[in-house]
Amino acid sequence: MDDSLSPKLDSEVNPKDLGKETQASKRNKKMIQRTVVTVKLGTNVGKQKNEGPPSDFWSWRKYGQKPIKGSPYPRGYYKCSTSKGCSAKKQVERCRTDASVLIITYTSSHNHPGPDISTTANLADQPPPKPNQVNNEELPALSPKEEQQKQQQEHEQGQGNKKEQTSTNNATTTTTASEDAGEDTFYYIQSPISCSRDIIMDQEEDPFTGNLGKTHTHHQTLGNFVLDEEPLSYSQLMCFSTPSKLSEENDFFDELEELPTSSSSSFTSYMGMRSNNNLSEDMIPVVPS
DNA sequence: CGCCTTTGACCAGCGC
DNA sequence: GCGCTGGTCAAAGGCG
Repeated sequence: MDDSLSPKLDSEVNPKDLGKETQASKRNKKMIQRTVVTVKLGTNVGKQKNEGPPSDFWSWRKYGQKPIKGSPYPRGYYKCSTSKGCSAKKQVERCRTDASVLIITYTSSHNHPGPDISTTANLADQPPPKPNQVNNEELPALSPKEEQQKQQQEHEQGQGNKKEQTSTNNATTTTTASEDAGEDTFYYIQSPISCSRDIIMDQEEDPFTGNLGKTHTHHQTLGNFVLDEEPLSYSQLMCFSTPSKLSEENDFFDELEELPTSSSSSFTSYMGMRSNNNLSEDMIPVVPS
């Protein structure tokens, strides 16, 4: 399966290296465009994952998970399974400093047409074709030890969140990624500065070395892209989740402390929609020097 | 039956 | 040159 994918990527680089896909791919990683997205997750996130909302128009298949040094949370590696030849990948990890923040790094772009926006729009009302896929957590499960840490972490900051958890639905209204993180909804963080600065910088450091020496650059891009434009996404995202159940599952996930895939997925969908419309991911993608 | 998740192992790049 | 870390692959198991 993957074989078909790897070669594709490599083919762009060097057919000869097919045997050394890993190598080529690794090199590519630095060359290919990477889109780093930080998503602020509310507690409600967890429920979403369980609910199995349309994570995004594309289906992702997890092909690996690795603990990241310096981060209590592992990183999950996903490949686009919507199309066999699609080389789109994404990495999902939690902000080491804020468990409620998801850091999604998109690598490569889909080489196939995603679902029509119109379809997507409907998705808001209707569940996606493959809800089951969404079920899977994009977020790597935490080991018992990690969970404990996380629990402690969330416990501290979650105190405020938990209170608001009940108001999960309200998320739709909030568009700003400010300190409102307490909300149940997920927010798009304009810039890593919020909390995942280190992480983001880390990821972008490479690609942005020349272009994005400053976080604010990224901020602008994401800011415009995510925050200023399309509050629509929020409503859509919200639509994905079922409010009624949210409150119930809230507790459930709260205890689990797991990371919701849906949230990230939702975000992804958002991106996809945009690309479908006029704004392509190209806007966000990090283009290495 | 097919697809996806999980987990361990392997490989390559990078830093010291 | 060695060790560490990150990323990917492959096999096994589970679920819808």
